[in-house]
Amino acid sequence: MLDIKFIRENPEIIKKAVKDKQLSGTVDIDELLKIDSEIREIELKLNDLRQKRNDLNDKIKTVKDASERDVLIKENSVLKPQVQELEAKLSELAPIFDEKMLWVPNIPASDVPYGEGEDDNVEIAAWIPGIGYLDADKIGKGSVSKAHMPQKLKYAPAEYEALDHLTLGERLDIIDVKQSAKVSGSRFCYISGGLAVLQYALLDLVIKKIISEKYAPIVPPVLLKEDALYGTSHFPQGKDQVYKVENKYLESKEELFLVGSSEPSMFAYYMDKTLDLNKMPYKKFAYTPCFRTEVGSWGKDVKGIKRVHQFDKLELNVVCKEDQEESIFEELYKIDEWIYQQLELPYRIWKKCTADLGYYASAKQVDMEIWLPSQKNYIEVSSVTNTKQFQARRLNIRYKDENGASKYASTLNATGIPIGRMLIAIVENYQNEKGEIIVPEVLRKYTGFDLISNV
RNA sequence: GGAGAGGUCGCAUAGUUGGUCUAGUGCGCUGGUCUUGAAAACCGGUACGUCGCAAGAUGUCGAGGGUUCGAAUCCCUCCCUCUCCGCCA
Repeated sequence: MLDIKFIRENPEIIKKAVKDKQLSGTVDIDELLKIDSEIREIELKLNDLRQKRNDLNDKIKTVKDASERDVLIKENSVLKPQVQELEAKLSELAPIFDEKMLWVPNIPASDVPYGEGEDDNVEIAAWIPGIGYLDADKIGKGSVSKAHMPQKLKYAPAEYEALDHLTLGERLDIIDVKQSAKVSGSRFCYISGGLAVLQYALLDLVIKKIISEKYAPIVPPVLLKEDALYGTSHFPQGKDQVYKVENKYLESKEELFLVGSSEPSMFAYYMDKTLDLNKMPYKKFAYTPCFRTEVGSWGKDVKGIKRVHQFDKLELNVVCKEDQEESIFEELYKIDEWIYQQLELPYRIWKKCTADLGYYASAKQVDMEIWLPSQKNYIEVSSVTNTKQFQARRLNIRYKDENGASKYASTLNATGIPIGRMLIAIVENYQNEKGEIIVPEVLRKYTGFDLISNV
């Protein structure tokens, strides 16, 4: 949520944001401001009336004489219907205003490139094991960087045609989507054996790293009331992406939703709190299952475990001061890069354009993609987002600055490891010509073995 | 599933014949006095929102209605939290 004062004073900036984010038609800023000024007018009148009423009440309290008292009471009675009328108008307009405010998006940061769709995202870095970062002139927009895809798998000859993760997974009996379809329906999976061990190994590696970077672990709830989801702006826009839990047998009568990411749960941890300036930035990570309906993606990515209704994710969340946003943003995606480099996985980084910034709260976002040899393309694995004060304003997360003034905090989030997709990337990039999986070197001390095979 | 208690401006509490509640007190935090320094003691300040340059005004005592000239206080509806028993990972 943006500050209504800012919207009043800068309507053109907001209109531009709506347009640049390709959200025209979702909210009419002029209409919003019209209702806002109506509300302000009513509030002003109400304030006056209430003042009169309170003054009279003060007099009534002290006056002992009965007839004099009656006069005052009568006088006050006249005010009552006026107050009620205005209050009624106000309670009519307030929800309309609130609803409209929910559809005002955050403003893209100044360094976000303009774009009308994902094709306008800008590639800012690409890294290939053995080579390192590609030169700036070799990266650019999608078609350009495709010329610089990795030529060969680490453990297979150049002429070897890479298999996809599902074929490999089924052969090695480590991925099973047939039985999960029977048990839970489409878009679920069983991950077992060596691959499951790899999942824990990956966690071991990454958790050790992020703890050394001063991220504190937290185990959050994954069923939330809607407040938390509105707070992070996953609602109302993404409401169709989350599962609502049938609550007939729950003690609480409020609706509960399964998280699509631990982000709402983690930031709601700070909801309605005033944070300690000296402890900022607050850096935490959580590892939870995530649940998504994938409405709108039906028929897309149906093969394997790339897009499933339930997946595990390690997420990094930071609450900080405004002047810490930039350095934290960088720190977050450097952590992701560290992970990919440790695993020697080819990856590239995109700066998202205005049209593709993710959700409403997002002011700036970068996406990380890892090479998938079977697709001869990259798969999106991670994104780092700065929402500035947008979420904090809705969640009411504040701190007192050096002068004691109350300020809204800034929130940033990053995917640490999306387990499913990381496993896909490892399986595919580390296959050998026998269709076995070599365990990445950095993970071997955690897995205790160096090969996933059929024997 | 059964029974009970309760939701007050960081935390803990006071506040139930409606008007000195513009919400008291303790703790915590904070400024000051004192002190070589600290502690203690004492004095002061400490919820949030809105309007306003300010003075100030106004709203919020879980939420929403209602009664009343006037509601933290009375009535109604709803929500939430906790405790005990039962069942159970």
